[in-house]
Amino acid sequence: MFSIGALSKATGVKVPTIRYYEEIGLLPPAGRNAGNQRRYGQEGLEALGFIKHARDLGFALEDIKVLMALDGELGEDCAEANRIARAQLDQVRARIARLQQLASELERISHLCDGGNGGHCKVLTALGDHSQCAADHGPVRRAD
Amino acid sequence: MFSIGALSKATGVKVPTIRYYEEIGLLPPAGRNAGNQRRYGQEGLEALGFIKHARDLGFALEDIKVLMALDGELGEDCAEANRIARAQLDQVRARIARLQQLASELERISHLCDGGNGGHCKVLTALGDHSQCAADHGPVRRAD
DNA sequence: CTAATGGCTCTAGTCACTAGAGGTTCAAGA
DNA sequence: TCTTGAACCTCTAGTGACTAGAGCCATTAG
Repeated sequence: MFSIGALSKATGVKVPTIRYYEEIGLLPPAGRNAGNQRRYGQEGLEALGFIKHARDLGFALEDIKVLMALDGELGEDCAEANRIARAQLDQVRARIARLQQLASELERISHLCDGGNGGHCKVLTALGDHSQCAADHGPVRRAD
Repeated sequence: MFSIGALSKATGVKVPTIRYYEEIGLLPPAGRNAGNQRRYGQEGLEALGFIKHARDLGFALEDIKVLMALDGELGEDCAEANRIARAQLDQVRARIARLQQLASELERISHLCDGGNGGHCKVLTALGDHSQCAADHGPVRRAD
């Protein structure tokens, strides 16, 4: 039996995040000991490990919920799991393509700096002026 | 003079987003007409264009605030703009590297599907089991 | 027995918006 | 001039996936 802290250490998922997963119904409500503290068994460890790995692979919690509801025995379920994985792969590839355009644009811009020796900062100008861009880059958001 | 809707069309930034930018102090409060509606001039158009382009390049609103406060004339300001741009480039490159590892992992996983003909779904197993991964992929989050 | 550590719930904050309610103003056609 | 419908206004709340903090209770090592 694991406490929530032990489970956290074993999986690398932070304690408040585990409670959050329970709150949103991604993990089943944990059993409690006499002092109302959560206790987990092997199946709790496995469920959280599954979530952790899927999150690391970039799956949304909603997708993970669907994946966890599949029992993996039936052909249909396997096809569904595969469909979700492929959709995720497509998204990742699209993100890579976008980010590569961004990187080259940012490289171009940051090479414009001449140390500010006279005249207006070219970096700021380039940041303000999309028409200078070599390629069309779409919007991009957020981290990792 | 532009209405907020005209400005939105001209820049591709949605109307509620423009109001949001004003609310958080990224855009100066717009002038109003007799009926209390926002009116923008050329400088409003340029400011929002700058924000839009910088957002498209993945800069955080906080970074954009800093960039907009630089006047671009002094050597120091230019160096600061360049520093922010380079930091952004580093982040983008790191994200690309991570996503490339993810993509290859997801490719491996989605090739495991045999259509579910007998046995347990290998895709689900692979998603649950990090130890099967060829490379160590860190956590990744969110879109674009 | 005591002190430190770990756990509990609850609320609120993060980022960058987005959606909706409920009301006001503008612009174009009749 | 009147009317209609689009565009505008403010305000509140919701999104995803957590994170932080307050204030309290439980467990455990010495």
